[in-house]
Amino acid sequence: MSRGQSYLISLFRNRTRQSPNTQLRSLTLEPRDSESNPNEQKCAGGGTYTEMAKTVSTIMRERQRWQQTLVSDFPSFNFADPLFFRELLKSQNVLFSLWFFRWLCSNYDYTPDPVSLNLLFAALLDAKAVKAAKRFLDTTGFNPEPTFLEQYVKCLSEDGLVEEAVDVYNVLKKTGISPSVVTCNAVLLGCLKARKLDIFWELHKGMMESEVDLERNRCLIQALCDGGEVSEGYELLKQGLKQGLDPGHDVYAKLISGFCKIGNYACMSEILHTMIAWNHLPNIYTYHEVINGLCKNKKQVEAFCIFNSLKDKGYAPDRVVYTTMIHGLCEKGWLGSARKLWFEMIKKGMQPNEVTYNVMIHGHLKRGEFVLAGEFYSEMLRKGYGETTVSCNTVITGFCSHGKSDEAFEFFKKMSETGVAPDAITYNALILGFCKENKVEKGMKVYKELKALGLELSGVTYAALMRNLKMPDSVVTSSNLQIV
DNA sequence: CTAGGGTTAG
Repeated sequence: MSRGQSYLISLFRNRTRQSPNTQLRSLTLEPRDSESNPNEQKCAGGGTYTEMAKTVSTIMRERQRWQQTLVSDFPSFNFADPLFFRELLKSQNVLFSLWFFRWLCSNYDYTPDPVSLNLLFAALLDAKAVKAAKRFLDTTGFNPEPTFLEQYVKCLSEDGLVEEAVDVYNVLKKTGISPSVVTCNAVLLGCLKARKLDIFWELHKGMMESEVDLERNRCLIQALCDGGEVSEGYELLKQGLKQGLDPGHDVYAKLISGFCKIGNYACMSEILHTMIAWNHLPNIYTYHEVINGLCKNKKQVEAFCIFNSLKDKGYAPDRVVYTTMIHGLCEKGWLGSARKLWFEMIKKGMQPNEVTYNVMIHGHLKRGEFVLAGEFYSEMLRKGYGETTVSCNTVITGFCSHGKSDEAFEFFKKMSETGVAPDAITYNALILGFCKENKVEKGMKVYKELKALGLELSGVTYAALMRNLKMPDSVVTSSNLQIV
């Protein structure tokens, strides 16, 4: 159980015994029916409650020792009058009223009446002062009206205090009150934002009887996406759309992003079209995700089509989108198109950064274009982008994949001079590179360094190293070197 | 506060 437990237990215990408060009902539910409008009622001092409330709030704002002022200026006024407190609540910031309330509690033989308690609590919630509302409940120990508890659940959820929200929600249910759709959806949304999917589905189980409205539909789809059940989410989207429930841009975007991750191009594209049909233009982030997803699934042609169409549609692909597209083209070995984009982005005023440079260097090294790669590398340094583990790994793997493990090793040695830290990728690449050239001893030397640093061999490198060691003319054997 | 996205091994 979480915090606030004692309050909740007492709430649960007392709720059924409490008789409905008719006075409160008249104040909160039918204020206009009231024959005696408190605004016009005369209070003991002669003025109206409204005037008195204005006076008091001014004193509270302007006088440091307002308590003394009130007592001496209005010796006969009953500050504990609930009707006065109600007016005071309207006339100033709720936190001032809370201060006033605390003063009442500490200076008078004052037992707060349920009306004032409920109204103050509700005002705190209206002001989104959830923490203060929570403290208020804990210190007064009173049992708010269900309406306000529901509002409390909503505020707690919106404030990320999901556990508390769920506790109060469950108390409401146990006392026989079925929270409104709005409250239910608010808790569900709170769970989503707090990434508490287990609680989400637990709650949802208890809400199954209620109708799925737009907000519920949105929550469910997002929960399914977050839990990796994108296809199920898509089904819900389609069902909802049939009933005219359009979940809005972000939910489509989330589904697209989910399908990108699992490489389902068909669904991703369907949703892209659907959202446009429903008048939600995907933003550049969504398009970027689509382009990236397509490239990762080797659909560079489709990705490039979308990339090019973006410009016609008035989108401005930024540096990240360019970098992704350039990377996709490089992966296919289409260096010409990649370089065209490189210059295009510069022409548009976007400077390639260390990632863009790295993508380009990698692309060229992959094709064995060492000279061009070197030019990009030195230009990168000239532009002030320092060498990183990633950029060094790119060069090392580039050399190694073209039978230049000795050059890779020379480059590797320079890393310690420049202070760039090697990582598991660095070592694995070098070892694999040496293995491919049957340079077992060099491979073993690097292997020992990897081990000494507490890094691990990857499966592929391990296999390659073992193969090398078992070769008939190998000068070392696995038995005396304890690999694994 | 009004999100988030891109690079390195095999």
